[in-house]
Amino acid sequence: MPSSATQPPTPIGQPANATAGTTYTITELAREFDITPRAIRFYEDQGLLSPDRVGAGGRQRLYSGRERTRLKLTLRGKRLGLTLNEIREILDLYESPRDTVPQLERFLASLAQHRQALERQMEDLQAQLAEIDQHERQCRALLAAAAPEHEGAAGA
Amino acid sequence: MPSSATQPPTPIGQPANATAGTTYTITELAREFDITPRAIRFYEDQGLLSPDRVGAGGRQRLYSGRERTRLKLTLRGKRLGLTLNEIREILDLYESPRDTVPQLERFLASLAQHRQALERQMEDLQAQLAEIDQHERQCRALLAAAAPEHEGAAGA
DNA sequence: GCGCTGCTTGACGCTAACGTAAACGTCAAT
DNA sequence: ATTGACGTTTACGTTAGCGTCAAGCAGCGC
Repeated sequence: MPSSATQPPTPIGQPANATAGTTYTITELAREFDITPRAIRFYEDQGLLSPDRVGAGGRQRLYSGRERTRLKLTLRGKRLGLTLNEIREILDLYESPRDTVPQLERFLASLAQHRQALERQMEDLQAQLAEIDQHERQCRALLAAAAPEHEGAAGA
Repeated sequence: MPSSATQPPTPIGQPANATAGTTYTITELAREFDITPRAIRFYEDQGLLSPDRVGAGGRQRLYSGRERTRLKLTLRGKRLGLTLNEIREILDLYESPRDTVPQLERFLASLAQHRQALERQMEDLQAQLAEIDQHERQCRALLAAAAPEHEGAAGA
C-alpha cells in the first residue's frame, strides 16, 4: 500500500474509519513538512500546538487537521521571519473569543497591526526584487556586449 | 544648532569640506537606523561592513555613504528574515568581480536563486495578507450585525 | 519471551545575534 | 589638570530555536 506523500490518510492503526476527520502522527507531519519531530514537539512546548494524546496512558501524540493547519501557519510564519512568540500570538489571536463588541474591536486593531507589519515587509521585498532586476538587466547588457560574435544579427 | 535626524551632514570635526562625500560616525548611524553601536560593530565583525579608520592610531571608525548603504541593505535583509551570513553573501555577491563571461553567468544564476527565494516569500506574504483580509471582513460583518441600532439606515 | 520499530520524556549542547560590563583612550571645554 | 562625551577592545552573558544523545515504554511479528 503506497502512502500518499502529501496526504497521509491512515489514522494510526485503524483502516479508515474513526469518528472525526483525518489525523496524523508526529512523524507523518514531520515528513510532510520536512522538519524533525523534535521541532514539532518544541513548537508544542512553546504553545503553538496542542495535539490529542492517544494509546496507553495517553502517551502518543495524534494531530488533527486543525493542528496540522496550525503547524502549516507556524512554518509560514517562520519563513516570513517571525519568531515563535510572534507566531503564537497570531495563532492565539485567531482563536481568541470574539463574542462581544470590544473584543471584536481589539481583534480588528490587532489585525491592522499585523497588516502594517506585513505591508512594510512587502515594501522591503519589492525593493529587493527591484534591485535584483536592476542588476540582472545590467548583467545581461554586459553579456550581450561581451559576446555578440556568436549571434547572426545585430552588430556595432 | 539643530542636527537633522535623517541626514547628519557634519563629517566629525570639520565644518563642511573634506575630499569625498558625506561621512558618518558610528553613533550617527546608530541613531539614524535606531540600532546600537554594538550591533554595527558586530556587523563589521561578521564582514558586513568595513569602515575607514581615522584619528590617532586609526582607532575611530568613519563610515562613507557606501558603508551606510551596506548597513541599510543589511537591516532590510534582517527585516526579511535573512541571517547575517546570507546578507553577507548577497553583499559580497553585489561587489564580486564581473569582468569575465563565466563570472557574469554565475552572477546571473545567483540572482535567479535569490529571486526565487524572494518570490516564495512574496507568496507567503500574500497568503498571510489574504487571511487577514478574510478575518477582517468577517469581523466587520459581525460588528455590523451586532450593532445596527446606531445607524440610520438598513434593517431587517 | 524477544527483538524490532516508533514514540516518549528529559537533559545537555550548540549557533546566531547581539547585550552588558569593564577598562581604557581622546578630544574639547572648563 | 580634570571632567565629560564619545569611542575603542575584550570578554562573558543571554535568548531563540532547535540538534543530539540517553533511557525507557508499547505494540507487533516470530
